[in-house]
Amino acid sequence: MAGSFLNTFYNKMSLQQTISEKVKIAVQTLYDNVLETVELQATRKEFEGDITVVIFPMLRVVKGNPVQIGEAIGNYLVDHVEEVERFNVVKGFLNLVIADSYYLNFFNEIKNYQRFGFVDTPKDDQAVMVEYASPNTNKPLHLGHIRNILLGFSVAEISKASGKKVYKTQIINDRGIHICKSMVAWKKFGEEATPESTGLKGDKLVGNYYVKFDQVYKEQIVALVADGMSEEAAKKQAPILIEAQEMLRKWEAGDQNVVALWKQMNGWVYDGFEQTYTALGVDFDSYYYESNTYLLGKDNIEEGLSDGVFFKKPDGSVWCDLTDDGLDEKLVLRSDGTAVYMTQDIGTAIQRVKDHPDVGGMIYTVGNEQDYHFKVLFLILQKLGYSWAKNLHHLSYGMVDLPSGKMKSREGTVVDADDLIDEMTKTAKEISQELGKLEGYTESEKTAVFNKIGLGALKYYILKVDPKKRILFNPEESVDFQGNTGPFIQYTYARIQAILRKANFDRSTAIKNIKLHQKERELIKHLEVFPDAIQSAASELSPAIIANYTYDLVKNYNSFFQNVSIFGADSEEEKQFRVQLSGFVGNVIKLAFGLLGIEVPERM
RNA sequence: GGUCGCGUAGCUCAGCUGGAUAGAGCAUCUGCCUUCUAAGCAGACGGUCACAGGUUCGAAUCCUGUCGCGAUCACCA
Repeated sequence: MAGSFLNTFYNKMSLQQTISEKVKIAVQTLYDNVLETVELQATRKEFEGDITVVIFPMLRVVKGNPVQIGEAIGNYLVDHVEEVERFNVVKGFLNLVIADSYYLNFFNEIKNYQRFGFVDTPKDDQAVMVEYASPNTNKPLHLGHIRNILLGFSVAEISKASGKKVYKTQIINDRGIHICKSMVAWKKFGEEATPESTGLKGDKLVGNYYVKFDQVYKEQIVALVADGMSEEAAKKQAPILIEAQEMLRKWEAGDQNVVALWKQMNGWVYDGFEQTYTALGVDFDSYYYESNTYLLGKDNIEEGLSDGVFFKKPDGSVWCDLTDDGLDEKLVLRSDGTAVYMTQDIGTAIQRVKDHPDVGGMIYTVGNEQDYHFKVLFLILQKLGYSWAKNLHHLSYGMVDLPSGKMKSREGTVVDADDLIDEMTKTAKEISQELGKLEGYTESEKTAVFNKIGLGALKYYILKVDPKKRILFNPEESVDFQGNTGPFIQYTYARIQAILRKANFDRSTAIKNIKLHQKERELIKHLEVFPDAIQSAASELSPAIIANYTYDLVKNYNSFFQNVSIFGADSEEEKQFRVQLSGFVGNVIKLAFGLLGIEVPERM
């Protein structure tokens, strides 16, 4: 199935290849010169034609007037390539008009593929592991996490569609001073509060005590300074901080009470996170916990040391010399023999491949403030000689900023993930009810639609921008429902479904003998490149490519929809064809949005 | 200061390995709901592609420098 699809796909591609070859032959026979490459591009819409041959680059080899050369090659192509119907030459551009029959045949082939553009049988047996989300367990998820989660999930789906086996994973930062702070505050001020007793989501509950800790900590600092202590000393000696540090020591020593509390509170957080993941429609194949991995890596450092990858300084600390690669020396083990962040990441990467022997590469979804860290990590893993180390990618993304600047949890300026999702759904509901197109739906069906639209707006808004760019998020007005938005695209899908419901006839017959409307040709041309969009999104780790592709497709379709009558077509065949084309566009919208993790409603 | 990223319309963003007159949406204005869902369509207005050089038939795109914004440069994670 997938194999036959690929053949179809590449047969399609061969029209461009055929033209390239024939242009070379034309130059050979007409001018007795050898052309290395032929530059083709899509014809701009203000000119007649479908494929354009750029003549300028040939002038290096062929002397003469570009227009005359274009005319000559054009005539040759009309005579020698069946699909080329006619041509025109504008300056150095040879515009070729491709026959309707080519587009009709192409459409008749692709419409049979439910998963058009997807490579369902992996191209190789190497899997790729995609890490995303990776939260701390001391506070709820916020807008920054949402960008991370949506990007990671989407890139995982895109990789799958491009023909890779994918494992989705995350590393949960469940240990360290931050969670101890929440634990201390809960013990002192929590009065045995639980998610059940308070009705709060577990992550919210724990997050509240993290905030509480910080409040008390600050108060204590102020008090100490008032007593004459320097601020610097006060920050280190505030009693509540000492308590948290003491708790961390106990945790590391395996103190039963502390570990029990830690497990309980982390359990609450995981339940809360899970609810948010479900709401966002994302999932994971495996989970790594830092409490299990934070001691990994030391053995690998030892090995690297004996292999000469690392070196030891007189004080006993271990380093990696990356100066030959234009970077600095990097510490991989402290002088007291304990691990640093890098140690752990080296160990975890190696552990993951042990756990999943088919993994041949990894994608880390982490903010761009860690660009340097990952550059170093990947380089070290390569030096350690792991075959998969050359296939490591940092899916680096820009921060999400608010009009007021950076999100700061301490100042309460974070945009909470759950609140945001609720807000989006609420807005979708308001707009929907105003338009009143969901009559006949039950309340729960309506709620499901509002959810799809609200989330669609949010997800599309975040995914449509290039990952590496910063996003400025204005909670009041950022996420729109008109224009280049998720709901706009969902709306087009819903309208297409209405057409399909109305056209309850057999739509499988091949249409061969109609004249194509210009809008129809444009649509088919656009559909042609969907498989390319998937491949390019996969190789560039950019869901934005899929989002922008889909938007263009929908713009094209809407223009068609508004200007070409579907049921009022001149002939039965045309009507059939237009319904089929609409249906296929709907199918591609659904597939593309699936790659972004966005659902499409049947009605809205 | 070193390194990395970004800078395109009033705002938010596209623009593929260099190609024709730089494209969308929002906002503002003009038309189009008795006909397949108007969350739509058609159109108007809006640009020194940060700036200056360079490469060439041709640069928003590639190179160098300058400026602006952000990140990073811990025996923190």
